Amino acid sequence: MSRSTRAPSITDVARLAGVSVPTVSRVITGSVPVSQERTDRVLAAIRELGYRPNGAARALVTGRQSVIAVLASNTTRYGYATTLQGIEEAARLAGFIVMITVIETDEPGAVQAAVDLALSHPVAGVVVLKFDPPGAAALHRLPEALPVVAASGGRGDGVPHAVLDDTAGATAATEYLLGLGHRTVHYVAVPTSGRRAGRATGWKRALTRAGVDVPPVLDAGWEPERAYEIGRELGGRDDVTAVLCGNDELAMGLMRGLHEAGRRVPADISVVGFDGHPMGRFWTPALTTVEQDFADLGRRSFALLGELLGTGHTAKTSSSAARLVVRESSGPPPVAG
Amino acid sequence: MSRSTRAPSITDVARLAGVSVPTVSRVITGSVPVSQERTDRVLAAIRELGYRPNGAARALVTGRQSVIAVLASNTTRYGYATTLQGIEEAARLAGFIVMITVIETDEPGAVQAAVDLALSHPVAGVVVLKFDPPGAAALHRLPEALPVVAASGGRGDGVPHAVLDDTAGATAATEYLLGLGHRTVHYVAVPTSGRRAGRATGWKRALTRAGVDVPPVLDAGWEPERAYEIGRELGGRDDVTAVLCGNDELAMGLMRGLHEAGRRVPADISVVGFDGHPMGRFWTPALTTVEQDFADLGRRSFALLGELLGTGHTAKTSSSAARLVVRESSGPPPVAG
DNA sequence: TGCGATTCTGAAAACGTTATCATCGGCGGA
DNA sequence: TCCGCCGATGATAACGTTTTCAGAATCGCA
Repeated sequence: MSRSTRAPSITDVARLAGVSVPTVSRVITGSVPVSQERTDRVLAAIRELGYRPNGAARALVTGRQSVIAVLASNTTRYGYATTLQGIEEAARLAGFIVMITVIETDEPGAVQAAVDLALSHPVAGVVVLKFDPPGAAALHRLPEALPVVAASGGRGDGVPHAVLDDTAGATAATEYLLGLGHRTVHYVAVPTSGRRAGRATGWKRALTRAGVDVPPVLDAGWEPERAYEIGRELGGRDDVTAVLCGNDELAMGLMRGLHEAGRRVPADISVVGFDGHPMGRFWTPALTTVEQDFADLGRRSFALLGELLGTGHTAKTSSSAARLVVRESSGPPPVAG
Repeated sequence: MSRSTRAPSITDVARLAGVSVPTVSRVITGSVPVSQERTDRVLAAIRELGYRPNGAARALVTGRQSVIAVLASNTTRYGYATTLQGIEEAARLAGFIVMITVIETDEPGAVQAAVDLALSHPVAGVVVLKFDPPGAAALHRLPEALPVVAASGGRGDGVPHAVLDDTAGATAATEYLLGLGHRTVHYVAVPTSGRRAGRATGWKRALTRAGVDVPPVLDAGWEPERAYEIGRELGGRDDVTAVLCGNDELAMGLMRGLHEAGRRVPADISVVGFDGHPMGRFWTPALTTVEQDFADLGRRSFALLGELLGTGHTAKTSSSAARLVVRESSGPPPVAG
């Protein structure tokens, strides 16, 4: 049982069981029937040796890969983590395994390095989380020949996309706030993957439709800290009574900033988040938000990829709607101007 | 450029560049110097063909694997996701890639299936997130010969562990609350990986040291929803003035429950969480918590594994302390009994 | 100028598995 | 009884790399 001996190979099993190498292979894969007697001997030998097939060798000869790479700029933020979870679940059920590589920035060298690292391993296909610039950059550096799908809030490019229709969700949320009597709605933005910024687009559309001026977008990046600062700043102004946030974490930071600036939510200012973070309902005030099913997005992404791998082509997109969930953080504007 | 043609191999590159196969290999790996002229031709051919080395073949011949498997029961909860992030980061920097497999329950069949799926691929080693029963179960089903390390809140078994010393953290938090004047501290528990329940142990220790009776543990599983119910229930009792929670999400749920039961935090009841969830400081009231560096736990786990892979042995454990962060959710008990 | 050392190169072997093909035995039908 | 077929089996050939190993060319030095 010394650590230095190499792992047992199929040859060792065959020798111990007194059969040929292909027979062992047949027992393992079940591709061709093998007599009961030999099957038993082979299984016993496998157990005795603790044999485990060498995946590299198997992958080499079959040419079939069963790992898919996921490229993402982050794995901990709610939307990212949950999408990843959905992908992993669907992949595992289909007998695939997911490899995860994070792409920290959209700086070309870093993107290329991450892509190279991921693709230095034999993968059947790739899912890229195209929520932001690093994701979009990665998408452009993937070789043509590779089966690729993107999971994102927006669509575009040539690859199949699984999308979340956040545009309609943002429109609904904005219209909801306007309907409450707010004169306008401000928007605190998350990063986007390019020209297509679904949430901002939906928000603008609702304002434009209502004939309301579109206030400048407040950029917060991904950092709740930054949203907190924006909240403190907004708290000092009396022209803002409703704020839509690019995600729920930002909404949290914003609400804290407003709180510290002495403004009450929703009495003074309404806040609506985005994503449907599971903690949102426990916050005080409970967060009104636009719920999105990220786990489903992940599952659909994998489904698209699976179809691509199987048939060589697939639907261009798969879309699902977001849904406004009204809780406590939103309400009519204060009566006094 | 038809989709059906197989990917270019090193042979195609060699032919196009007019050199031998090993020379191409040498250019790629840089193992042995190759003349400038041939190097250029090879690189040009690689670019033209879009050649990418076949990882399976490479792994087969070198015997060196560069993927590590991570086994976890969840990838979205704060501690899990952040540990995973740390592992991925450290692995990527070392040229490794991580494969993630989730083990949904500790039911033997499911555990075995997940382990088999993960190990059906060539991996250099395994990191298991042993925060809970599924993790502990997976650890026991891994073959002896495989390099394995566990990342967990507690240590034990034969494999190297990277641990977070939550016992001391729980003791500190409990002592802090007692020091504030609370007669006792209640504990809302998360699941544990076995006999060793660091947080509960630390909490009990502090109570015992102070000569205080240990109230029954309130089990909440992982669900904030359950903690919310416990909060509503606790809100109806006047003998509880301080509650320590197994994690921050539970603390959130609990606070909401207390809020709905008409109790104020911290005026009526103090709440202390665990983990240092990044949102905690934005909650109202901002959450007092025991901060743990999960990303570092992940990095240390990989460091242990890397050492194990390199030298064949490694330190038994690597530990890091938790740190109490006092914010707004805790304070002295109400003056009236 | 000759000879050993050094540098680069290609032929061939090896890695562990599955796929292909031929062989062998037994069985049913004529 | 013989022929053809089918099912089980093993020998052999892939798969795409890297690693020997040996040969050729160049270089340095006496």
